[in-house]
Amino acid sequence: MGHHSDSARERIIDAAEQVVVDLGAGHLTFDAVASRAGVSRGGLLYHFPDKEALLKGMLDRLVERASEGRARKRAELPESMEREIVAHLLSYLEEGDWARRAVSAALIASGAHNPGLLAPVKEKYRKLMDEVTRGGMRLERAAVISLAADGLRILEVLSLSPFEQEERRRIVDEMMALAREGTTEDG
Amino acid sequence: MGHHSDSARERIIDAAEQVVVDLGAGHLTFDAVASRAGVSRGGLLYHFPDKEALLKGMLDRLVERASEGRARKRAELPESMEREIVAHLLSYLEEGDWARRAVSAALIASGAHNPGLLAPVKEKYRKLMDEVTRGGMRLERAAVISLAADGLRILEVLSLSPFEQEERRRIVDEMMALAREGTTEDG
DNA sequence: GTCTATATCAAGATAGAC
DNA sequence: GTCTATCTTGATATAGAC
Repeated sequence: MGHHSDSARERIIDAAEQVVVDLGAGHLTFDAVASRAGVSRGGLLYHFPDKEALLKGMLDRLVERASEGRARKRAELPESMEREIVAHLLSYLEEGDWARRAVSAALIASGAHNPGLLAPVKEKYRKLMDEVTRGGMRLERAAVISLAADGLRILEVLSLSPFEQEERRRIVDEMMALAREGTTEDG
Repeated sequence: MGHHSDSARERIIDAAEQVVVDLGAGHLTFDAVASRAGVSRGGLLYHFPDKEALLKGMLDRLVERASEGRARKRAELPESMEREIVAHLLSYLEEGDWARRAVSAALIASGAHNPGLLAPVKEKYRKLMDEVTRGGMRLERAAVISLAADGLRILEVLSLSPFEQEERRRIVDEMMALAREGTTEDG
């Protein structure tokens, strides 16, 4: 937040992401992070007193960037009732972006061990539903589409998706179609 | 498979599930499992030489039981084109069943650390899609519904679902409606 | 704000007796 | 097939110097 040590924090989080991408979620250790960030373990622990703090730092930045990505997509889209959820789908399911995926996997894994770490995400999710339904889409429809996007992303993050590129394209198109349909028909 | 030590294996897997339910995925240790199973660490290690083997045992049983649960639901349903996916939704999203959820969380977490552990699930998923589309449903539609179920389940497993009971009911109903619609209309 | 050094601890894995 | 005992490792966390 404009604090003078933000850049050190950022560098450390960059390094942590790098570690996760290169070595996997299971090798996210202070040692590995510190050496990549160009600081010692002690230096690292000044900024992030324990591992939970580091994970929280990673999560916060991920969430923040997700918001930014969505806002960017929204700005590119014409006004429509389904604009918000389409923007979400486009940014959330964007291909490439391997770093963010690996980091997601690491955070999901940590979340299973560390209940409470992911808690803020629950609140974010509720807000997403609010924004998406504001355009007139029924909650049920918005939820199904959004949950499908989550399912796809998590499967991909865990390398479990059985869908080929072309199938995936069609599946994402189906989500978009359901979004459009969900704002015009009434249930 | 009918081997005389199956019961010991089963007891150990029961114990492992218990540990995950009671203490959380992060406390799934040989010590905790052994003591609950009423064997020593050595005894446990005879059946499961390392942790990966234990996790694989847990996963295999979970997958097997999921198949059985789906078959049971299918048998209760009348013939229809969407029978397979409805059976899947009913058994997969069944409420209660906390043990299976906690175990899922543990396995997801382990999967992020241990690539390859969850690999068999990918194959299972492809087979599910085959069975579900055999009734005449388009792959895109089947995938969206199924992915939404995965998304919901994973959110719940990680305690991230923002939906109240009533909302959840309506969301699951929406999935069912999309399943019926997906077998009658053509896209 | 960053460093070195070290304490502490728990877990996975091994060896070999019974 | 099951046990005890032990080894090894690697990670978190602390204390205190610079």
